Amino acid sequence: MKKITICWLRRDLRLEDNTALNQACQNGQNVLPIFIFDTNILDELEDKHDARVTFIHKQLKNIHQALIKKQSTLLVRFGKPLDVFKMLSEEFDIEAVYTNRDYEPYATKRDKEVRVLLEGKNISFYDFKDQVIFDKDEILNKGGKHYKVFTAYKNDWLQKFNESPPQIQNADFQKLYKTTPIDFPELEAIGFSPTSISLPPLEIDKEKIRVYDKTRNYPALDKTSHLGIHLRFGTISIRKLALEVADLNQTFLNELIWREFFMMLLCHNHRLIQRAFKSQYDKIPWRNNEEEFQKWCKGKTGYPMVDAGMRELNKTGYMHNRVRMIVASFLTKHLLIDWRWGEAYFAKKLLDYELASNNGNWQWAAGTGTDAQPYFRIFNPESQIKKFDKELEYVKKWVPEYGTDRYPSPIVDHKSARERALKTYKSALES
DNA sequence: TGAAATGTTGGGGCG
DNA sequence: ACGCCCCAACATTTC
Repeated sequence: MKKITICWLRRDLRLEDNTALNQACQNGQNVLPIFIFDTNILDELEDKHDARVTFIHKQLKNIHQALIKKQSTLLVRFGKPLDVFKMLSEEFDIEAVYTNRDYEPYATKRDKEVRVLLEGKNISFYDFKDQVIFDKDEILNKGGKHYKVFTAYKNDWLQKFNESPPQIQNADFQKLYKTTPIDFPELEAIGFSPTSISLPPLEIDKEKIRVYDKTRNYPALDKTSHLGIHLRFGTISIRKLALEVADLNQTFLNELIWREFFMMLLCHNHRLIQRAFKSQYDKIPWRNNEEEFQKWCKGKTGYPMVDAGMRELNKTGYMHNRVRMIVASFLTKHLLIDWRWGEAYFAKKLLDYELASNNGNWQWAAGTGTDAQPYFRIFNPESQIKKFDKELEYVKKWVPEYGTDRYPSPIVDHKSARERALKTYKSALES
C-alpha cells in the first residue's frame, strides 16, 4: 500500500493559496485532498434545500474536476469525522493529515479528538493558519493582552500588515496522489437537494471596491461585495483579497479587519457566544414576545425598511449590511427581544453566516458589545429611509404592497418604543 | 455605523 | 436705526 498524505479541506474550499495544501505538497508525498460532509453539522440543518450545502457541493465539484485534470481526485466522505478517519486509516496507509485551523468551538473540539485518534495510530496531524491574516495572539497590546477596542486593534493590524504583507503561494501539484477519479456524490446522496437561491459568483470587482465607502450605505445600489460566503467557505483566500483591496479602499479593508477582530475576541473568550461582552448587559429583562418575533422574522412589522430587509433575507439568504443594522436595532431596542434570538435567526438564514461576525455584530447592535457607544444608539427606521433609501427603491422592491391598505400598521410606536428601550436598559444597568 | 433635545447664532421681517 | 421675534442652520448635550 502506497503511503499517502491527506489534506483535509473544511472551510478552505480552493486549491489556490491554500496553506495546508501547500504544506502537504511541500512536506509529504501522494497528497490526497479529502472533504467530509460532517453529519454532526448537517443533522442540525432543518432545511434540506439549505443553500450553503449546495454552495459547498458546487465548489467541491469544481475542485474535483480541477484535480482530475491533474490526474488526481478529491475524496468525499459522509459521516462523523472521527468515524471517517477510523475508516480511512484502515483503507490507506496514512503518513500525515494536514488541515487549516477552524477556530469555532465545535471545530476546535472536533480537531482535538481527531488529533488524538490519529496520533494514537502514529499518524501526524498538522494544522495551519489560513483563514485569517493574523491569529489571535499575533496582534497584542503593549501589555501583551489581546485588544478589546477595535480602533487600537486595527491600527496595530495595519502596521503589521504593511510591515510584512502576506505571501500568496500555490502548491506543487506534482505531489498530488495520482489515481483514477473517485466517484463524486450528488447532493441527494447526502440527503440534500439543490437550492433555488442564486449563489454569488466569485469575483473581485475592483471598481466597486474602490468606491465602496461612498456607495455601501445605499441598499438599493447593492454595491456591497457579496464576498461574505466566499470568505466563510474559503473559496477566496483572505490574503489575496486583503492584498488586492488594501490600496483600493480603506473602509473595505476595515471590514476585513472587523472580521478578524471578532474572530480574535471569540477565540479568546468562547463565553461571548452566550454572554454579553459587558456582563452587566445580561441583566436586561428582554420582553421576548413570541408573536412580535414572528412578525419580525416574516417582515410584517409595519416598518417598511425593517420588513424589506427581513424579506430580502428570507428570499435570498442575503441582507444588505445597512439594513442588517436597522433590523437588529429594531429587534433589540424597539421590540426588546434578546439579541441571541436575532442572532440565531440570522445563523439559520444567512448564506454568509459566520459565527464570530454574527455574534460580534449582534452584540454591537444590542449595545452589549465591545463598542464604547452605549445603549443610546437606537435607529429610527423612518429617518433611515430618508437618509439611505429616499426614493423608496429598496423598500418597494421587497415590500411591493407598501403604501396600500394591505400593508400592516406598525406593531409598535417608534417614540414610545424608543423611550421604553431607554428606560429598560437604564434601570437594568443601574441595578 | 444614532437620534432627539437643547442651546447658540445670525439674518430677515417688521413695527 | 433699533429692538424684537421668528426660524433656520449649526453645535452641543442628553438619552
